[in-house]
Amino acid sequence: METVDRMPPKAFRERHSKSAEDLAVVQILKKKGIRVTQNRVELLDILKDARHPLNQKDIEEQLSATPDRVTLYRNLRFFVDHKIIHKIEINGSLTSYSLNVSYLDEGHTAEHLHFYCSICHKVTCMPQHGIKKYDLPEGFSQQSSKLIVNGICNICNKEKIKS
Amino acid sequence: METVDRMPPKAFRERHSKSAEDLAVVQILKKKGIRVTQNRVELLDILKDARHPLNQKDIEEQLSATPDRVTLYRNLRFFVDHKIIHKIEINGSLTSYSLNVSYLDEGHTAEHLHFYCSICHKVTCMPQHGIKKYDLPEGFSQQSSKLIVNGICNICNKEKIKS
DNA sequence: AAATTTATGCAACATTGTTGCATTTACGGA
DNA sequence: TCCGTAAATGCAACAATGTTGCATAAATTT
Repeated sequence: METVDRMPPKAFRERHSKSAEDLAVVQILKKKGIRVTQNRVELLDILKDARHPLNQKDIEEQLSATPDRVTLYRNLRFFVDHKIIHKIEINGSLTSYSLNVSYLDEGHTAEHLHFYCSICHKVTCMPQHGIKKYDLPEGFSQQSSKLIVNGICNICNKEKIKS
Repeated sequence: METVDRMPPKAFRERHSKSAEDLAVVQILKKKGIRVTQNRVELLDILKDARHPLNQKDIEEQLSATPDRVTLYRNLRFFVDHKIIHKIEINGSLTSYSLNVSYLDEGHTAEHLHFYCSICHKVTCMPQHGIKKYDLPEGFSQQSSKLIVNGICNICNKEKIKS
């Protein structure tokens, strides 16, 4: 039997009932009637502490023990469905996820501009730019929208000036 | 040897020097110094006559003889690089292509809103809604943008009223 | 018509994501 | 605290979309 680099179930049970660190995340799950599992707590913790939306690879790198890819995808989709995180599809092969700011109450995070840096490939949420209703041609109705601005972020622009 | 449902090379050579139908498309290619091949002419003809951007499947369905998937992808990318068509990535698994309105001169088609119908899955270009420069935080610079509005198109809304 | 350059087809591979099914875990109640 | 049940996980396999290397075929140049 291999040694798994992860807490055993019993220790985990103690942890998520005692540690203050994860309390917020555990509360979100319990409040929504979602089962509290190691994978989910770890995943939400990572997203909670992230300053930028993360993609599947970013998340895997931060996990103490990588669960099956399938499980990760399933939990990401699950959280999106439960409005705890939101999904940002930048292009065909880059999908990021971010904790909803309003996860504590039931409200959805309003749609907003996402900035994608073509140098560091980081995504930045810009909620100050909400997405409006557009005046569409007769007969078209707007349900949801996506606005992605591609460019160079503040940090990468600073780097460029230096060199 | 199998019978291929496509014109043989010689007939093709005659065709693209005599037929008026494809002339415009052949002119675009020649003007840009791009080799005129059956695959390319057929592909551009399909995109030229399309009322909506088409995805790879749409295109394959309309081709008289489906070329290798690789060739299709290569030619699509090639045309995008040469600014003859533009690419619209709606989500992770739906990429469409559309002939640029301004393909006859060198100008690029300005960035514009794309509408995606969640019922019929058709994409509609809405050049009347150009994409502006956004007022981004200090240090961020905008290079390109993408605005996708998801909803129900005029035709599908009409269908809904009927039923 | 031959030489040269480019496009194509084929096989193989990469990435992202999904499905079915057996096993394990979480959690409410005895 | 243990037990039963429903849900989560891991594994294997598959699907969709797109890419790369290389040999062959076709398009242009001379």
